[in-house]
Amino acid sequence: MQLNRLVEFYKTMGDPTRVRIVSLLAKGPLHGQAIAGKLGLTAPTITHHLKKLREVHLVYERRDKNTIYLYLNSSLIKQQAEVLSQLLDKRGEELENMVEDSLERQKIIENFYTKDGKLKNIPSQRKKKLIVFEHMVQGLKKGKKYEEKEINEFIKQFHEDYATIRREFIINHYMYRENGIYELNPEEMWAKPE
Amino acid sequence: MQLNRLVEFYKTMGDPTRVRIVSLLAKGPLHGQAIAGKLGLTAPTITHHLKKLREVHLVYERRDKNTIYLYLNSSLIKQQAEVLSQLLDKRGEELENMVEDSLERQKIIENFYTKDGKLKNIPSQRKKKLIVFEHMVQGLKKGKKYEEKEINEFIKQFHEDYATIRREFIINHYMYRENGIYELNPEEMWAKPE
DNA sequence: GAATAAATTCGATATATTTCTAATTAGATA
DNA sequence: TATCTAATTAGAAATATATCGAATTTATTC
Repeated sequence: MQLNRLVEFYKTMGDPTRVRIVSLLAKGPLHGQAIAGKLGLTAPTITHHLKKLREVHLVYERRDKNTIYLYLNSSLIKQQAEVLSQLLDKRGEELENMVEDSLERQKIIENFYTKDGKLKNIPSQRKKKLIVFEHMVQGLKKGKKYEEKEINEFIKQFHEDYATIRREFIINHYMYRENGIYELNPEEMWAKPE
Repeated sequence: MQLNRLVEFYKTMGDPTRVRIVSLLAKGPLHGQAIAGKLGLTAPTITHHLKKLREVHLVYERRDKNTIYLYLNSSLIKQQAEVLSQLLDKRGEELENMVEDSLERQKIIENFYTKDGKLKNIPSQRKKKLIVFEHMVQGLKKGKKYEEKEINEFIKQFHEDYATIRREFIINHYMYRENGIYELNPEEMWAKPE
């Protein structure tokens, strides 16, 4: 478990509109317009909140014709409840470690990326390398299918050696390739630093 | 359980600095300066965060000479974990009710207070009355001892009939009086609407 | 490929939040 | 009472967030 995940989860739940959305979805899937209607808000506002809810995996979606149905990921809530309840065991050592990990991670990212987001060089140390790639891969969209050319372009934003990095994306299971089409893997499959 | 409580708890935990403070306090009590030192932040910043942590009762304090030691209220964390884990039982009915309560509450407060925060009149319905008082009492400080005159002044900001309201404060256990000195009760003691 | 329906992005605005420095307050003690 | 220390408040700057209307994109269907 990473600190950021924890903090982002709480930040996401720390908004009344989003809790209302969760509350609606707890009764069953709905599409954006329906949510907007029930809450008396506009579609863009709902999109904004859904984006955050998706980012922390509190909701997922399934498309049917033109309509995207949102589903609540209730198991994540249960899981977070578990994390919270165990957070302070062993006098908060767990939490302390999470904080330290997070600071280390942040430092690595600051070291290897320039202020305008370029990758200075590819770390040789596995752990650092993975952290750096994880960071880069944030910019890709889940579920979207990419042409190889698109991936190259994407990587070139960060570093000229797109071929090496593209290969690393596959090796470390950030993405998979089929018939020359690339797609992001679910995070559970990614190689983990330590 | 109130929705606001829940949302405020998450909003509070949804900040890395505050999680770091919690993490420090999990290992034992500390005073403000020590926290500031360990986190590399200034005292006012710590005050700011402690204020929020106190608001949701995540920390409490004990004074020793000039130094205020902060303690983590770990049982609140356990309790919130429990709430979270049960939130979606019965298909989210619980959550739905919390949302509805909260909206009702909000409406009552909007109805009985003017935009600049004056109380239009004292509701006769018990439930509404208590909600209105709870709202007013937010402005008082926990642990602070008030002269009767101070309480009167405080209430007069909202409504001219300070005598009635002051009496209600006592009747409904928002405050207690000893030798003409008033002090806020812990929230657990307050009369509850419904 | 044109038309449709839903969702998203863009840009603007209003409000909140985090953090700081400087000034002030609160409480303890000499 | 004067003085010390720790904590808080006030005020400012930088950043983030929630919300909207208008414009655009996406996927479906005819």
